[in-house]
Amino acid sequence: MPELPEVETIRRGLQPVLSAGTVTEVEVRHPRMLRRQPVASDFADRMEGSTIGKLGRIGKFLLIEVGDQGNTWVLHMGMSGRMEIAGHGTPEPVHTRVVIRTEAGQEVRMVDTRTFGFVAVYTPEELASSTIARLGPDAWTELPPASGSADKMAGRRVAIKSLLLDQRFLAGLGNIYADEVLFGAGVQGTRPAGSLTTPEIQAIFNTIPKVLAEGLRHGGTSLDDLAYLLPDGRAGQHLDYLSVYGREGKPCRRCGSGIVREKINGRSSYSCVTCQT
DNA sequence: AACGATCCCTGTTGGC
DNA sequence: TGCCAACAGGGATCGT
Repeated sequence: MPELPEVETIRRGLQPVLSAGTVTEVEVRHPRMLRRQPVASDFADRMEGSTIGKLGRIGKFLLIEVGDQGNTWVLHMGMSGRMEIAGHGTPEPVHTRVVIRTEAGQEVRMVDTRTFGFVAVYTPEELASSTIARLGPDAWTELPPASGSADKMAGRRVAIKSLLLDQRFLAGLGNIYADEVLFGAGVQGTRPAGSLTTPEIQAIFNTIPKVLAEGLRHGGTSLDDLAYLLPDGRAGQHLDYLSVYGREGKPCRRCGSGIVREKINGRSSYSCVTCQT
């Protein structure tokens, strides 16, 4: 499921194809993909004929400048979304939901089996009133110091893992990388956020950039179902390097004891009960 | 305000 | 073998 390293990998892959290009035609094959567009028909109107500017990202949201009205093309991959770059008219994967054609003869396809992803073009006003405006700092480019975050954690009873997944607290971590961060920091995800010591909070914030950098270095994590692929069709290689996620019963890479799986607020969570306290 | 539960979706998996 | 419930989960929304 695309998290920060996967979305950043997608951003980097799309950049050379989209940046400075002009959109000639868009096709939306599944209306659910436009459920966040204030007026669904506005999507094509705002995209077609527009020139693409910079490709940005906050957390798991791709934010792309489009047109000369200050509009933002928003893409979210949900849990099964991916982007594919191809030539016009080449065979499409099943579950192709949105197609963006450019003047240069390339097209970008959003493929999303479960349709948890979405696309939209927001005006500056719509963006300002959207959830994107309420996202926390980006975990990769705007990671705050541990001290300030410790203040926000004081008194909180929520499980630290749930807080790490809260995009208003910190934008970009998902279920895989939250587990990896907690393992790296030696903290159990079930711990109430307010119970963490200063060194534990420091360890978490020291670990976040390391975990994200490794994920990025490997082009992200493609699970066995290959729901996520790079825009050029390759699989991300980070699965082989995960410490805990998806490794139930396998030996901890650090101490050898079995990785345990449990639910935290409905999310599958993996940890080493020896290395994490 | 904080926090947990529920829902959306479909391909895969496991149990009987 | 065949069927079907359970499962996967990011984010919106609702209830407590």
